[in-house]
Amino acid sequence: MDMRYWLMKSEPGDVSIDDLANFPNQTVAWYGVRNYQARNFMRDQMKVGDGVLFYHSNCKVPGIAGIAHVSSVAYPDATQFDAKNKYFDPKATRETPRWFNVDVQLMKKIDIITLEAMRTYPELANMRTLQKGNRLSITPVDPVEWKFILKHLVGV
DNA sequence: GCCAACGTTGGC
DNA sequence: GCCAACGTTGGC
Repeated sequence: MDMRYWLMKSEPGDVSIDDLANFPNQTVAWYGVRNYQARNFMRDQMKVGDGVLFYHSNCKVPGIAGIAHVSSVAYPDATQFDAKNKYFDPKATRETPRWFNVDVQLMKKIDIITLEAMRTYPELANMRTLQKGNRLSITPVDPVEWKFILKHLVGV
């Protein structure tokens, strides 16, 4: 049972925690990832049931907005084939897709744990999201960090 | 295969 | 909206 944990960034102007809460099955296909490292995390490492910190990025109050989990293994990202979509990739074909996504299902919306607050906890100081210059939209979360966040920072 | 130019991310 | 940091592209 090597369950993993992840932090996944979403711009609330694109998909917010409230959007997710209102989707069928409170589930979203994590489309639009166009970074190989992030893709590889989804394609090669994520398993159904993995824990996800749903993070609001590029917005007024960035931070962890919900607890979610991976609800499907990776499959080809449909947007890469759609010429009208902003994530269209002319180099991708159905035979040899380039981009993959998992499905993510909301478990619980939480009072936002702001980036500012996250920075105050020494227990979280090594989180990749908090490192200077980090831009990766999907990052592994250490199980110790995950437990700390759920135990101490998620209001019950 | 180097690396300058360019595009993107995302906090501030 | 700025801009530092980083990833990708493409000429050579």
